[in-house]
Amino acid sequence: MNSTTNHSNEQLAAIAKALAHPARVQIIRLLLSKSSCIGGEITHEVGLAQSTVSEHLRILKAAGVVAGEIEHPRVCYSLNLNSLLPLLSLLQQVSDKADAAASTDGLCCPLTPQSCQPE
Amino acid sequence: MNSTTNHSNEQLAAIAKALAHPARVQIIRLLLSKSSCIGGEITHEVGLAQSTVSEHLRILKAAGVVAGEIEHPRVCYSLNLNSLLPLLSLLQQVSDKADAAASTDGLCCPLTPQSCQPE
DNA sequence: TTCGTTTATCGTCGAATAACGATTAAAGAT
DNA sequence: ATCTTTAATCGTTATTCGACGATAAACGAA
Repeated sequence: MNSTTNHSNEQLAAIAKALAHPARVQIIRLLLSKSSCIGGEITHEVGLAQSTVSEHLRILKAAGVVAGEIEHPRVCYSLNLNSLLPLLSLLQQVSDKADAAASTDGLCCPLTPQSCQPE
Repeated sequence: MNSTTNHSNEQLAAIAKALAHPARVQIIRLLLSKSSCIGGEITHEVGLAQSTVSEHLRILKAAGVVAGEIEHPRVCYSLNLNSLLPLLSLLQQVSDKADAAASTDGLCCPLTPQSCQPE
């Protein structure tokens, strides 16, 4: 199921880039904690100018991480819960390798670099 | 165990930023696929100038994602397998929410924004 | 010591990002 | 039609990023 993760480096980097700013992480956590989507209270919560927050939301929407539905006067933002799965898959592979290394020798790779192939 | 993820938005964004470039994703995948750490074959593999790859490696090292041990003429790079766990944790929370939403109503949030609280 | 190999650092350039205030747009309410 | 509220867009500025070639540093080998 977790399979081979046939996502391009570009795709994965694009997802990571969407998360690569504290304000955007905060927005994602906010949307994660709320039971449903929320409107412009995000702006107040983040503490940056309205236009700046709007720009961060635009970036998140462009990356497919967030969706916005127009709702009367405000816009209702919500997480696109599946959009982050490719990156999750990569990180899980790393995590799995950590578990494997721990069960093998109790230490993970950085402390045992002498296993390099010297070419 | 997965707990509350007490990492700051800044920490999480910093990790994401380290992954926010295709070349750096490629390097991580390369280190993940090799059984041990590798040296400058990375440069050849990535296909960018040596100085550029060195800079990407510097960024990954600064973020704690990669470690480099000096090994005779070359440097032996390896993944720091635990460094990505905070971000993994966040993404798993999102994934968990997706699972919960799927089992509840078969649809995830973006398609049902009418559940917004109208303030 | 000198040479060769490998990696890091420096300097530069153009492109992209982040932030803001001001303005515009959308649409329900009056 | 006008008012009000909310979000998006525009224009600007300062900063950061990405890439490169050139150079320096480290260090074993000859």
